[in-house]
Amino acid sequence: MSVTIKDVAKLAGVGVGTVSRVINDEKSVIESKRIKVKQAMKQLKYTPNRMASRLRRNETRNIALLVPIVDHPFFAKLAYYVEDEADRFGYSVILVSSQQRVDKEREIIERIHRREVDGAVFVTHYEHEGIDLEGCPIVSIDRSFDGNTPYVTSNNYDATKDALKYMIERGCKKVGFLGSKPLVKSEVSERERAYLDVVNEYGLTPMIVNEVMEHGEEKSVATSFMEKFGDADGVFVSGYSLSQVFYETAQEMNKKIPKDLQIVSYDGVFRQWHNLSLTTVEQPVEEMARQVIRLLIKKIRGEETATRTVLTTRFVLGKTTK
Amino acid sequence: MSVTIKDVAKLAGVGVGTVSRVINDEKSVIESKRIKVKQAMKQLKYTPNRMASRLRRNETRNIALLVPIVDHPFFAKLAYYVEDEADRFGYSVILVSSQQRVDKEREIIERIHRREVDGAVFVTHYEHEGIDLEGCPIVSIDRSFDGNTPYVTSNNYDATKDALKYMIERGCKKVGFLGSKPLVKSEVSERERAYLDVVNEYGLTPMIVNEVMEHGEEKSVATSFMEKFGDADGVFVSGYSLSQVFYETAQEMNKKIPKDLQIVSYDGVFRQWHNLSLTTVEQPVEEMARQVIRLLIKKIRGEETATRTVLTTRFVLGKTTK
DNA sequence: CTGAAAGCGCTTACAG
DNA sequence: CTGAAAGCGCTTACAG
Repeated sequence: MSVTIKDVAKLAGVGVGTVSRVINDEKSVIESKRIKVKQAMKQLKYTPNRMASRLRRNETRNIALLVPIVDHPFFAKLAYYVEDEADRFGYSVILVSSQQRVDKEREIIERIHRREVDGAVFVTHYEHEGIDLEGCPIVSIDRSFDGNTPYVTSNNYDATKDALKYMIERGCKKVGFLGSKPLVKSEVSERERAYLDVVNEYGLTPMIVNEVMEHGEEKSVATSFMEKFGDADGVFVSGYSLSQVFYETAQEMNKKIPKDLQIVSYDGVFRQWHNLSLTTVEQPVEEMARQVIRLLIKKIRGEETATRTVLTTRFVLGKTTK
Repeated sequence: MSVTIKDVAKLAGVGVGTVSRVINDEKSVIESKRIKVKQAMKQLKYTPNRMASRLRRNETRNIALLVPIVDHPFFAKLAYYVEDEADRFGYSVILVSSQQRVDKEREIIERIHRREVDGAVFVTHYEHEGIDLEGCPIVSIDRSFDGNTPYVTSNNYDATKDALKYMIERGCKKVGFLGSKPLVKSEVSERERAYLDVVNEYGLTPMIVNEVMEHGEEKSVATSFMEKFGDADGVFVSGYSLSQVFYETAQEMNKKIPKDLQIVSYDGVFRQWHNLSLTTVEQPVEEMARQVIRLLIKKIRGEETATRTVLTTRFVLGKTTK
C-alpha cells in the first residue's frame, strides 16, 4: 500500500540496491543516477521504512532508560541529559519508570533479548538472582548492576567527608547522618562510611538513621531522626527528597536553621525548582548522564569500557549552614 | 546466529506457523503441539525478535512524547503518567525534549512516516507551515496542533475567573495578570480572557504583563511586572516557573505575602517538590496524561475521537492568599 | 559502479 | 487444526 524502495527503483529506472545506496549516502553511486533516484523519491513522497532496515541491520537505535520514577528532580534531569546525549549519537530513549515494580528490570532485559532496544541504562535498585546478562549492553549509576556492568558515580566518600568537616569547622558538635539505605551494594553507602570515619576521627557520637526506605516514607523517617536525635546541631542528609522533608520537619519543630541546626544535603541539584536553598553536595548530573550514554554506546558497539567512572561533585553553600 | 522460529519449529517437529501461533497465544493450536513448542522454546532459550514481527505487522508499539523540556515539574509529571498509561496499552514511550529546537516537531512527524513510532503526543508550542499530517496520529495538550488534532485541556477560563473572584473577595482591589503568551493559538489564552472579563465586570484597571517568553526569562519578566505594577495587591500568575520566580521577586522587594500581596498560580501541581505553598489552580496532570494517551491510541487504531477534551482543575489554598 | 537475488525473522491467507 | 509458501521493506555480498 505505501510506497517502497521498489517503486522508487522502478520510477528511477535503477535497481533497488542503488536506491538503498542513495538513501544511505554511499558515495559509490554515480551522480546522474543519484539525482534520478532523489527525484523519484521526492515525486513519490517516499520515506524509508525504518522497521525494515532495522530488521536487516539488526539494530534498533533505541535504548531504554529505567528510573525509579521520572517525576523526581534528579531523575528528570538525568532523563533530560540522557536523551540529549543519546540523540547526538543517533539513539532514541525509551523511558520506563519502574515505580515499585520489581520485575521491570527483568522486563527491560527481555526487551534487549527481543531486540526492542539495543541496550539500557539502569538507575533502579533492585536485586535479582540468576539474571542472564550475557551480551546485554547495560550500564548503571552508582552501582554495578551485577558486579560487571560499567557504572558512573560521584566521589561519595570524599565529598561527604569534606562536607562533614565543613560543618564541624562551622561549630557543629553533634552531627548526625540521615539517609536511606540502598537495597543493593552501592557507592551511595560510601556516604555513611565517610560519616563513620569522621565521627571516629573527631571522637563524636554517631547519630545515624539510615534504613531501607520507600518513596513516600520520607516524613516518618525524618521525624524518627528528630525523635531520636533532637539535640543534633548538624545533619548530613543523603538524598534530595529526604533533605527537603527533613528541612521542613525541623522547621515545624521550631529549629532555627542554621543557628541551632545546620543541614547539608547530598543531591541538591535543583535550586531552580524550589526556593529553599540548601547547602549541598551537588552531583554533576549532566556529566553523569553523558558519560553513562557514552559507556552504553561503547558496550553496544562491543568496545571495552571502564567499569567504574567517578565524577566530581561540587560543594555549594546555601542558607542551611553558618 | 541467534535462534529463530525456524529452529524452534524444527526441534518441536512442527511448522513455523504453529510456533508463531503459540507465541501469539492463538487458541487454535492443539495442546500437545503447544507443549512441544513451549519445551523447544525453553530448551533453545528462544526469544521472538520483535523487529521482525513489527515489520510484518506494520506497527512499532512505540509512541513519541515531545515536551519542551523534561526537566520541569509539569512535564516530568506528565511524562510519568504518559508512560504509565501507555504501558497499560502495551506501548512504549520515546521521550524527546524539543528544547529550543524548532524542527523537532517536524522530526517527530518524519519518524511517524518512517514507521519508527506509531504516533505522538505533542506538548510543544511552535508553529509550522505546510506540515503534512495526513494519517499521522498526533494528539496534543492545551491546543489543537493544526486545528484538527485532538487535544486535552483544562477549564482555563472558568478556573481563572473563579480564582480571581476569590482574590477579590479576599480584599484585592488591584489585581494583576502575569503570564507568558503562547506562541500559537492555545487554550492557555483563555486565562487572560477570563482576567479581562473579570476586570471589566468589577470595574478594575487592567494590569497585565503577558508577552512571549523563553525558558529562563522568568526573572526579568517578573521584575518588569513589579516595576510597572508595584502597587498591585493581588496577582494571578499563569505558569509554574513564573509563579515561583515571581514569588521570590516579590519577597526580595519586601512585599508581605499575603498581607500586602496575594498570589494565585495556575499550574502548581508540585507541592511536594518545593516547600513554598502557593495558592493554586491545580491542573489534573495525571488525568490529562491518561486521556491524551487514550485519544492517541484511538487515533492509531483509526477510531473516531473528540477534538477537544476539557478536564476540571482544582483550587487549592496555600499560604499566598488571605 | 550497479543489478539481481538472497535473506533478516517473523505473520498470515491458503489449502487441506 | 496446521504446514508450506509468500511477503513485510529493506541491505548486502556477489558477480559483472
